Amino acid sequence: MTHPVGGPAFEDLTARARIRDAALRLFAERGIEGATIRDIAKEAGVSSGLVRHHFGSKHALRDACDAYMLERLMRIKEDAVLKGGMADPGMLLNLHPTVLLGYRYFARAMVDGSPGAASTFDDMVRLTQEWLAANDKDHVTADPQGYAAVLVAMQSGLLVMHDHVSRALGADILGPEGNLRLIGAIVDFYSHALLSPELAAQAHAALDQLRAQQPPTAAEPGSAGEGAGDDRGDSR
Amino acid sequence: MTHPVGGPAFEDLTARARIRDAALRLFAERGIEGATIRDIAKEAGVSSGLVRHHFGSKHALRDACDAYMLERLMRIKEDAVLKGGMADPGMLLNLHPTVLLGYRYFARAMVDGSPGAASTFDDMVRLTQEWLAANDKDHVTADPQGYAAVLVAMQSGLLVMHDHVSRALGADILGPEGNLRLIGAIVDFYSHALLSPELAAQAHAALDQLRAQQPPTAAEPGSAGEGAGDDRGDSR
DNA sequence: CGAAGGGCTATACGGTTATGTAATCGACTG
DNA sequence: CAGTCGATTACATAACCGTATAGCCCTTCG
Repeated sequence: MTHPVGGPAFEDLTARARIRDAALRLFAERGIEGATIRDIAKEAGVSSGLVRHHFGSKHALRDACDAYMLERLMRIKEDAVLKGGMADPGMLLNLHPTVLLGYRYFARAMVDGSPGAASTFDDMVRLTQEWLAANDKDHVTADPQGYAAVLVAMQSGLLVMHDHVSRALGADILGPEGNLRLIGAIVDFYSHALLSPELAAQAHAALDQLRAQQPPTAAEPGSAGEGAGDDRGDSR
Repeated sequence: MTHPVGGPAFEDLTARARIRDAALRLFAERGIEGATIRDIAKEAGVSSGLVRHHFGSKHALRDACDAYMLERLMRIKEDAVLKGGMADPGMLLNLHPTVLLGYRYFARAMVDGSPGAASTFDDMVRLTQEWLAANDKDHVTADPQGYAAVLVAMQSGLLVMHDHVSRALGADILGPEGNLRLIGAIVDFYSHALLSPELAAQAHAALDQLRAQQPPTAAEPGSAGEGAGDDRGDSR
């Protein structure tokens, strides 16, 4: 049993809240398949039957976690999202345990089939489109929806990859030192274009050509003589 | 049992290859916890004992999948990575089933504790740093490692979020129509800076100040009077 | 021919899982 | 006081899991 998610002391929480918090932690760490009801119950200091009593089923527990964490994060994030869209690098600079757990939880939930994570993604794409509509004076894109989806996916994806990034930087990006460094790198990344306008124009022209043709053929590169030895004669 | 990953017909593959291919598909779709040996065996048209015979254990099977798919993708991608680093948007434009499955597989593996995926990430960060060293004439960053980690994480993270992006765009981004559209959006994204130099300078100044101070305090925003009602009096 | 080895199946084993259920306890109300 | 309700535990159930194993069949080689 570990420390609570900010707020009241562990002993002061209802069993229901302790279960939910334990679930948030373990779902974030192991995903919904890897986290078991028994482990969640143990971490909450209750029996597994009580998990069932309060939440009914594992998926319902996950849905309750989605809803709870969404509501908490929305309260914190609402202003930032409405004001800056997803482009605001400062929005990551919040190291409160609840927020950090929320990041971890939703990062994992994004790939675990969570309905709450999916709807969060869709909401953020929509909000980013709205932000673009209000702010895109330079006409950076002819496809605001696609652009918004890419922006949201990359920003979310960065969090999903947090373990790897932390390893690469040698510090937890969801901790003080690593987070400052991460934000510095994000600022550099967002403040420079990676492609010149000329290359971009060429790429768009090529894409337009491809659209006018058949879709790219599915020939496997280097497929001549490849694979047969690997897939047929492979012996143990 | 579905079609093979390009190459020979299903019946022409050894059982070992069929098992490996089935594992790649199911691991990509469900993760290592969600995909069972029995389902993999069934999809490969063999008994579960044969999976054990050929691969020993589930984790060894996953390691074999890592190694196989890495080798296959490296062969395809080696030139592209060495030439353009991770900045080349055209590198996604490859719709061969093996490559697409590799994207799906590694996207999932990135969050499933796969050693192969982790080392792939680290390799790509290193390669991107080398590319920066050779190409960064504009001095876009004082922290090449951080920048490279962010760039790789965002690009990889975009793939990890492929289900969500596909839903937002209304087409599979790992299919012909969605992929073209995705690349168009990526081109737009990479060809424009999202932050002005002024804002970036301000952000860096603020980050330097924060580094000189204590790390950000962990006060919860809006914590006054919050949480007690939720966590104590919550009744079912 | 027999022996060896590889491919393969069917089944067993021990453990774990989510879900279901009966019983107990304490607090509250009429 | 008895009854009700909510919180909680302990245990049961059916299904599933990864791993282990014995045995059969076929091919190759000496």
